[in-house]
Amino acid sequence: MSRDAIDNAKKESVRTRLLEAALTSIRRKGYSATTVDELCAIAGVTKGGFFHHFKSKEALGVAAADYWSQMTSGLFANAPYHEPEDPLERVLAYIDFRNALIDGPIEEFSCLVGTMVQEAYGSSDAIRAACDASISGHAATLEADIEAAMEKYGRIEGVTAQSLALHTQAVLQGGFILAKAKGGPEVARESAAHLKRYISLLFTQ
Amino acid sequence: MSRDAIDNAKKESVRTRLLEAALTSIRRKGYSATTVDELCAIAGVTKGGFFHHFKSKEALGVAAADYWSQMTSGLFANAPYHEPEDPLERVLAYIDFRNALIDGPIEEFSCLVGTMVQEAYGSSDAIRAACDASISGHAATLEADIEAAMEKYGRIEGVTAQSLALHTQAVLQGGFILAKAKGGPEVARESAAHLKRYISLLFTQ
DNA sequence: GAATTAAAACCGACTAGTTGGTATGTTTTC
DNA sequence: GAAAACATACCAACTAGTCGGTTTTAATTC
Repeated sequence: MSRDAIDNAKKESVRTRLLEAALTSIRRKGYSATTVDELCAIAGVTKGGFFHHFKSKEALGVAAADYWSQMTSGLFANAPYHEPEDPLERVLAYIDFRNALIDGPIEEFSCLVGTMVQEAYGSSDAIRAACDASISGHAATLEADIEAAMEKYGRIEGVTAQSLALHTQAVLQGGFILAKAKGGPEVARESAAHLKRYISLLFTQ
Repeated sequence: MSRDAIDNAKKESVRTRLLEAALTSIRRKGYSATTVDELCAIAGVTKGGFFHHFKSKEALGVAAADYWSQMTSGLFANAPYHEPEDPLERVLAYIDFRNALIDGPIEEFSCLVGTMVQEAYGSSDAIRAACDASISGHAATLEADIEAAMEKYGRIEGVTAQSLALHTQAVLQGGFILAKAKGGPEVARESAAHLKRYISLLFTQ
C-alpha cells in the first residue's frame, strides 16, 4: 500500500472521518439517536480519540453543521446553474439543480442542518445557531440573483429578495419532511416544481 | 374538591395525560430525546402505569401521532375558513388560518408529526406510517376545495389538486424548520404568505 | 343493596445494557 | 524531546423494559 493510499484511506484525518460518520448517522437517525460510540466504531477510533477532537457531543454537532456548510457551499459554488446570463434563469436553474439532487435514498439527499435543528433548537443554542448559519448563509447566495431578477423584471410588492430566498429553503426543507413521511423523493420533487412555477409566475406576469 | 374537578384534573385518563406530555416533549426535544421516565414524571404515573398503556416507547410514538391527528382534524374541521362560497377563497382562507396559528413559542405551533418523522423514518416504519397518515390525511381535506377551484377557474397543466395540497404542507413544514433555526415565527409566516401568493397567481392568471 | 369476584389500572423496585464523559497511559510526529 | 494524537480502562447516570404485587372499577350474584 502506497503512502498516498494510506493518506487517503486512513490519514484522512480522524476528525474528518468522525464528521463524515456524523453526517451519515444524523441524517439517518437524527442527532439524539446518534451515539458517540457508534461514530467511533464507524470512524475506527476509540472514545479517547473522539474526545480529543471534540470536547463534547454538542461540539461535534456544531462542527458537523460547519462541515456541512463547507461541503455544500463548495458544491453549489461549482455548480453549473450560475452560467445563464439572465438572473431569473439562474434562479430557475438553481431549482432545477436542487431538484436533480433529490434522488436515491432519502438520507442521501436530505439536509443535515434541517434535520438537526429540529431536535436541537431547544436544547442547544450553539447547534441551533450553527444550523441557522448554514441555512441562512446558503439562502444568501441566492439573494443576489433574485435581486438582479427583480431589478430586471420589476419588483413585486410585498416580496423581498431575502424573503423569497428563505422561502426556497423552506420549500426544500418541507419537501424533505414529506419525502421522509412518504418514503420516497417524488413528493419533494413535485414541491420543488411548484416552487419553480411560483417564481416563474412572480416574474412573468 | 368536587367530583367533576377530580374528573378533569386527575381522571383525565392517565393515557391521555401521557399523550399530552408526549406532544409537549416531542415537539420541544424530539422523539429520541424524550424519555419514558420524563413522561411518567410529567403525567404523574410510574413506569408500571406507562407500560400498561403502551407496550413500548415506539407504540407511544404511534399513539401520539394518532392522537395528534385526532386533535388537529377536530381543530380544522371546526375552523371558520370553510365559510366562503368560493372554493378558491376557502383555500386562501385556510392559509390565513394556518398563518394565524403561527405565533408564540415555536413548540406550540410546530407540527408533532413533522418533527417526529424526521427522526423515526429510518428506525420505525410504524411511526413513519402514522406520521404520513396524519400529514397526508390532513392534506386530503384540502384537495376537495382545490379541485373545486380548478373546476371553476380552470386547470393548470402539470398541477393536480393532490400535489398542490401536499405542497401546502411542505411549505408549512419547511417554515417550521426555518422558524426553529431562526428562533422566531416570522420566517414561517412569510413563507406562508408566499404560498398564498402562489395559489392566487395560479388561479388568477 | 350488600357481598363477591374478576379484570383492568396502577405501583415500585429491579435489571441489563447503554449513555456521554474522564483519567491515565502509550505512540506518532515534527 | 515535547506536543499532539491517539488507546485503554473505567464510571456514574441514565435507558427502555420487566415483574410480582396492590388498588380501583364495574359487573354479577345473592
